[in-house]
Amino acid sequence: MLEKIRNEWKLFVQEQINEMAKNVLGDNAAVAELIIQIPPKPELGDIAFPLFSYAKILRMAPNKIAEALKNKIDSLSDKPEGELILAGPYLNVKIDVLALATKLYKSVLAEGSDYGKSNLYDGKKIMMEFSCPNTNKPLHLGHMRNDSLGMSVSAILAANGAEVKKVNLINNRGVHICKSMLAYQKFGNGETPESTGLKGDHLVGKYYVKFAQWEKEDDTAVDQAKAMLVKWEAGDTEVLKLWKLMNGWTLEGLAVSYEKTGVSFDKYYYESETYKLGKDKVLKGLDKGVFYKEEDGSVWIDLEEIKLDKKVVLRSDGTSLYMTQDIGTAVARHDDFPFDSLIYVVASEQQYHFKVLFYILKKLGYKWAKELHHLSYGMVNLPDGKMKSREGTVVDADDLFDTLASIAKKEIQEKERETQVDGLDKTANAIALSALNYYLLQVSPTKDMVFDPKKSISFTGNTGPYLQYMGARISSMVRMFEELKNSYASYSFDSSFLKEEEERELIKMVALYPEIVEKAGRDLDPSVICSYLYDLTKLFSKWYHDNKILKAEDNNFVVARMGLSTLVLQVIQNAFPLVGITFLESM
RNA sequence: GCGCCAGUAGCUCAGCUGGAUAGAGCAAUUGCCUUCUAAGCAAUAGGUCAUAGGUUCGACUCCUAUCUGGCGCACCA
Repeated sequence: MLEKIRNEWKLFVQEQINEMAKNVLGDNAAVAELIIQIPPKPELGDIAFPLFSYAKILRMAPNKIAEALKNKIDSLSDKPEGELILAGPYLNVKIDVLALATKLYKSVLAEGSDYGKSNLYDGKKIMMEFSCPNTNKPLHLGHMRNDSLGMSVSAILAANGAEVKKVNLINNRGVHICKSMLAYQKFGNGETPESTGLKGDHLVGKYYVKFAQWEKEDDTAVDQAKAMLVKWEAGDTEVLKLWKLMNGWTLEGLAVSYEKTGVSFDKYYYESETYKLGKDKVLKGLDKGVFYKEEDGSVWIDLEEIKLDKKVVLRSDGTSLYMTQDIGTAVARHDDFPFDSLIYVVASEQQYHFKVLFYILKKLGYKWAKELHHLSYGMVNLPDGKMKSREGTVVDADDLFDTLASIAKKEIQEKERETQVDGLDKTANAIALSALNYYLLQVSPTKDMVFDPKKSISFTGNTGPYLQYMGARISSMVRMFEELKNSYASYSFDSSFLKEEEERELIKMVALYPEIVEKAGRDLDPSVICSYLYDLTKLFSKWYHDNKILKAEDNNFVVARMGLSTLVLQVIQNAFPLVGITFLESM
C-alpha cells in the first residue's frame, strides 16, 4: 500500500520535472529518473525526492527547483493525496496516514495470516537443499546456521508464492564415516545408545573423536579406514551390518535434534544411494564433447571459459567423485520434482565447487541450470577463533539448545510466570529456539559471524525473546480487550484518534511489511525480516510505554489504539514463522 | 602465487539501487515498577566508517592500489 502511494507520487513529480525540463531545453530533453527516499526524521514527511541531479539540466539550484515544483504542484487540482513539504534541496511528501490506516485496518483484518504474502514467485517450484549432515558425528553450531537459514528461506519463499520442496542429503558414506566405524569396532566393546544412555549421534561422534586420537598413535589407522571403505563398496556383509547399525544410531539422534529445533524436510536423499548417479551423465557428456579423457582414463572438464582451471569429474578407475555425484543428484532431483530453481544452502567454503557444478550442468544442456543458486553463508566462529572438532572447541547443537532452554526455564520461574505460561518446558524450549534462530539469522547470510556462547544466552535487547515478549504483551492486551468487548460495542475503529507521532510511524511500518517480505524473498535474506521485526517491536514498545492503550481516557482512543495493536500483532504473527520464532500468547 | 569475501563504537551487528547530523544491541554510568507482564522504557557516554588516492554537486556505499583477516584453488567431501 505504501509502495503504491510512493509510486503514484514518483510518477506525478517526475511528470512535472519533465515538463519543466521541456520548457528549458525543448522537446527531447533527457531527464534523469527521480529517486525516492525516506526522510531521516518524521517531521520531514514520509517520502523524499532529492533534486540535486536536475540542477544542471534546469540551470537552477536544487532548493529553487524544489520551490518551483511545490508551487507548480500546489496549483494543480488533480494530484495524489498528501501534502508537500520543502526541505532544502529535497521535495518531500507527507502522506495521509490516517486514510492509510483506515484502508490498512480493513485489509489486514480481512487477509489475516495472508497479510504480507506476495506473488513474487507465484507458480514457481523451488527446491531447497540444506543441512546435509555427516553420519559420523552430532550436529554443531555450524549446522545450526545452515538449518536456520534453510528453514527460514524456505518459509520466506513460500510466503512469496513459491511451492517449496525442502530436501536433505545425508552424507552417510566415505572414509570419514568408516573412521568412526573402525574406531567403534576396535574400542567400542559393543556399546549401544541404550547401554550408555548416550544419544545415538553422540555415541557415534565419540568414536569419531576416538579415531582422531588413535590416528596419532598408529599410522596405519587411515589406511585401515580406507580398506574398510573398499570393503563397504564391495558390499562386505560385516561392514555393511556395522554401517547400518551405526548410521541408524546417528539418524535417530539427528531426528531428535531436528524435532527439537523445528527442522523438517519433505524428502531425504542418501549419498549411499546417489553417489553413483552422476557417472552416466558424465559419460554421455563425454560423447557430446563436454568433457575429455586423459590417457589414464580419468575424465576432465576444461574451465577456461569461466577463467578457471581444469577439473576432474571421473576418477581414472572409473569411480565417482563429489562433483560426479552432485551432477547426478541434481538431474535426479529435477526428475523427482521439476523445479524452476534449486537453492543449495552450503557454507561459503564451497563456492568454487558450485561455480563449477553449475557450469557443468549448463554445458550438459540442462536448461534449468541457470536457475541453480548457491546460498553461500559465512563461517560461524567463536570469540577465540575457529571451531575445531579435533581440538574439542565445537559447540554441540544439543548442548547449546539444552543450556538455553534451562536458562529460559529459570527465567520463567524467577519471574513467577509458571502459571501464566502454556507449559513450562514447552515455553522454555520455544524461547530457547527463538533466541537461537534469531541470533543466527539477524546477521547477513554471506558474512562470517562470531558466536559468543556467553553472550548468546542473553534474552534482553535485540533478541528473539524480546520479540516474543512484545508479541505476548500485545496478546495479553487483546485478551483483556476481548473480555471487555461489550463496553466498546458502540465504538468502531476510527483512525482519526491515532495522532501520536509513534502511531503514524507504526501505521507506516505495518504498511511496509509486504515490501519487506518481498525484499527478503528476492535477496534470500532472513536478516531483512529480523531487522524489520526489531524496529517494529521497539517502536511499539516505546509507544505503549508512553501511552495508555486499554486504559486510555476515552473509549474512542481505546478502540483505535487496540485496532492498531491488533495490526501490529498480526504482522508479528505472520513474520515470526519466517525467521524461526515461535509466537507465544504468554511468557 | 591466483581467485572469492570481509574490515563501521570496547564487543556483536544494521546502514536500501551513491544523498539530509553514520544507527541498534551488549558492556559502562544514571533515572523509571501500589497503574495494560521491568524478558521493558528513557537518558549520558562511546566513531579519522582499515589506509591512501580517484570518480561525483555529494562516497560507509562506486573504481584503483595498499594493509589486515577469512575461505578456496585435491583422481577429499
